[in-house]
Amino acid sequence: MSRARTAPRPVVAGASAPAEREVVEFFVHLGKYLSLPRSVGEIYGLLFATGEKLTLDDLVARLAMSKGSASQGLRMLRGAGAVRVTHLPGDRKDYYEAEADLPALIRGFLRDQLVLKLEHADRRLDRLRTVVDDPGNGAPAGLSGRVERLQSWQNKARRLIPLASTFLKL
Amino acid sequence: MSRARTAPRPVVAGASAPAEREVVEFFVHLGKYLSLPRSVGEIYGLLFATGEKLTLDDLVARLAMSKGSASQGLRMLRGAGAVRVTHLPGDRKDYYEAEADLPALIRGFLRDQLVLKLEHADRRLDRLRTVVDDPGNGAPAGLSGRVERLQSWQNKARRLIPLASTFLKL
DNA sequence: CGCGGAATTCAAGGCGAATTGAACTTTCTG
DNA sequence: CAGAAAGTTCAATTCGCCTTGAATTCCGCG
Repeated sequence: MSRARTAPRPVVAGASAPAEREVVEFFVHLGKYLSLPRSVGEIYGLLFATGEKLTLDDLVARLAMSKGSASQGLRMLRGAGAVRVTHLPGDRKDYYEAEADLPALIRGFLRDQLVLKLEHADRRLDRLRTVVDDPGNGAPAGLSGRVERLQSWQNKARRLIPLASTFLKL
Repeated sequence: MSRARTAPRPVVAGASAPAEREVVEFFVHLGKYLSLPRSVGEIYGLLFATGEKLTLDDLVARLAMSKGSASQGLRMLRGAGAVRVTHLPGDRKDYYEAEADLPALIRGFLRDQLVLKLEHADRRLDRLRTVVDDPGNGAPAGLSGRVERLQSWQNKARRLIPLASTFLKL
């Protein structure tokens, strides 16, 4: 019982409005497809749902997660440009709000994740060709050709990226 | 030490030619990006590397994995069209070979996985709108509009799929 | 039918990634 | 400069997915 306050202090994650909870879950699922940890989806979801600037402690309270998770999740979101930090005049808390320009967010993600992975795949493919083309490694007949085709498809995929970027920009 | 046999019975995964092992590892990594279990990458990798028709028991022996894993991995690969089953005349074992037409494979993956996920996302978004637009659910002001934008972006993403398909087809 | 080899199923266990929470660092304030 | 408030770090724990292997089902054949 104790004190009467304006907001009914949510004890459990999303004990707030159903709409809020729903949005949070939506982003959790979306994040799962990108293999992001649940906490990250929750944080972004809550920021997106409320549209307000919230502090780390707000997130901890309203999502019922640990400070550690919130801190790490926010770092990831900052890194991805999905979230903006602001400050209030006489207050040293960090205030976070969702970056509302989703296309920019998606482009950032594509750039950072996909291109990075393609570069990595490049190196692996080169290495693979070296090993396969070395006669001492017992590559079955025809394998060399198949690996080459692999490479040509990978190049096609790479050419697709900028195309996708511009398309999503609109 | 028992019996002398033609092939030196690999005790450990990929105890065969280095080239083979390398190809297997390559597909394991590739699979990781698509968050497929390691076993799936291994199976497809070995089939791709050898270019032969192999039975479940071959896979179990040469990759040192359990029958259960092999069975489930093969099911997944069959479902994705990444692998073809054939039969030999007087033999009731299933013989598997890698689907060599990678573009088809990629298209299949896009169709099965991505479209499926988009449909799922569709349903989720519809649900989300319903909840958010219900006045009883305490949606903050402006949320409805943000959710709408979410939907428009999702539509753009969907329009990107066929484009990607044709592009990869060449 | 019933036998036997081939494949699938699924409960239990293993393993790696995510989360927690307490210790720590930093920075402001009186 | 002491104290507190904000945030970060990281070792220990938890949790969920993947694998295992034994039991079960499936199927063709005598």
